[in-house]
Amino acid sequence: MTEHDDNRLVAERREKLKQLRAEGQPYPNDFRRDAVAAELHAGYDEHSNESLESEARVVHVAGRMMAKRVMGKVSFATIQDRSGRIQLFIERDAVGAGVYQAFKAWDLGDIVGGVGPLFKTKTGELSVRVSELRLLVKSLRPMPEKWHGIADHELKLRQRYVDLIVSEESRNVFAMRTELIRFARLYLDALGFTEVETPMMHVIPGGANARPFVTHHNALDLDMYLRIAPELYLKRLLVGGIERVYEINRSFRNEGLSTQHNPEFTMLELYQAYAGPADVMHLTQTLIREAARSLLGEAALEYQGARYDLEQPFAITTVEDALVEHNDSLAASDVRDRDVLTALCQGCGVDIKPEFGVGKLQIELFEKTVEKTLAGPVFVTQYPAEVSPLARTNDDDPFVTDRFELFIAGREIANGFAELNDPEDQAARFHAQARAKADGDEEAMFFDADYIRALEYGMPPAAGLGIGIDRLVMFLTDSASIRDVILFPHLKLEAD
RNA sequence: GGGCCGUUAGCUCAAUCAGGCAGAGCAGUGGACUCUUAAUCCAUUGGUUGUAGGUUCGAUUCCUACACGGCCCA
Repeated sequence: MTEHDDNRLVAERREKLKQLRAEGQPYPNDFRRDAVAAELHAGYDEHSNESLESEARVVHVAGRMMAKRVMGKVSFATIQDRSGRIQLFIERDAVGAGVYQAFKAWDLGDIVGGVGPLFKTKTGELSVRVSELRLLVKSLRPMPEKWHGIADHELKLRQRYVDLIVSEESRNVFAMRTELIRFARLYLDALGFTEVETPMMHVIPGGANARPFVTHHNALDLDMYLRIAPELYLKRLLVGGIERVYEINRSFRNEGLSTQHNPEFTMLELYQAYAGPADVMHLTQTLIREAARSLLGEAALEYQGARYDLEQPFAITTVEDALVEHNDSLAASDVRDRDVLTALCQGCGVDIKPEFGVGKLQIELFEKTVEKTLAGPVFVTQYPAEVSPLARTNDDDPFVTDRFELFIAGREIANGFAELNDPEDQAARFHAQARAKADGDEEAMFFDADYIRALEYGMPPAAGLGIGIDRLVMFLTDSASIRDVILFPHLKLEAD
């Protein structure tokens, strides 16, 4: 992208702009709109021309000119505002020959304002019979092809502003995204949860196993990390007495780009005191079901050609049951057998490191053989303690934690567990993580002494949940790529 | 990281198989037109065929490398 990549079409428009400058202010800001398209259609589409004429409502409308049909002495223009489209009817004799002549030179993409009474054309379309017509913004770049729009997926992502102008479908996806987040807030607020904002810049990144982005604070001469999760701060707030707390905001993970991963992504994390994993699973299920009902009208939808029913209770299984079910050669009695698991992992091409315990081997095998097949929605429970350093261990089986993940369409949508609130156990888990980090595991956690101190004051028993908002939006909007649900996804740098 | 596919006018796409003057629609420009809506009709402009090399008398086309995107695999 260079500063001057003008083509001939842009040059022509620049020439028009130059002319406009010579005649006056080409970017005025004194036109005031008093109606938008959708509101006018809602209010008057059913009215007859006679009743429109007797009411003679004069409206001031403005928007981007998306279509223009010029005839000798009368023209039509369709403008698009934030709510939709409305047609302008422009007569030479009403606006004056000078304005009419000027209008003929305006381009698709220009932003115009029109004033006049509502009426219906011969074909019955609600329109504005323009008596005053003004160019409000000269657009210098041509619009995409009006019928096909933008087909180039890369262009849609890099120039989202153009995509949003021409693609109603894309506008809908982002409207749904906003709706989902609004719904989640309403839902949680009604349950007595408090929304908070915790730091995005961490001195000790924690709450997940991931590589962080590093940045630097000049005045403190201190390296800081963009947060990989808000978890440890939210749980400090449980200690502080905010017994139901949540945050919806960005986390950052220094990973590759893919259709499933954006380096910054939006998570909903919540923590509820005196709740167990079953409570949070129930909340997860209900929230997703109600969100679908609210956004789509029903708790059922099609995603990438497959049908999903969110009305029925979500299925539940365990990591080990799923492993046995999806690996014919794995007997239930061998599901914690290191040698058997090692052999199976090797068969799947897992890069096995000597420090891997049985739990880590199970999860590697799970990711290779189970995850993609889980159409779901299905909760997978009983994750190994080895890979769940912040989750409370199960009282009957200390090998596993009271943790669950929700899978839909082969993807992890949510992750939750009973929170580990035993400060000495947590300190021991942190030490194990720190050792793994020292041994070269870049995704392992740091020891967070302040977090341990907080736990030592006493954190109420609690369960927590994280929902990947981007992935949930993908599911609800039938989007194949995370990039389709993020306004400005990160891409490799545009080649010059 | 590996494999496959794609990249041609501002946009949407042909032409590539079998190397031989790079085309159309929309948009633009000029003209006609007082109810159009993918307006219509007449005329017309617009190209470093992603980048860099190679083969060839001649490359959008064949070969190599690279860039970006997509799909699949790890």
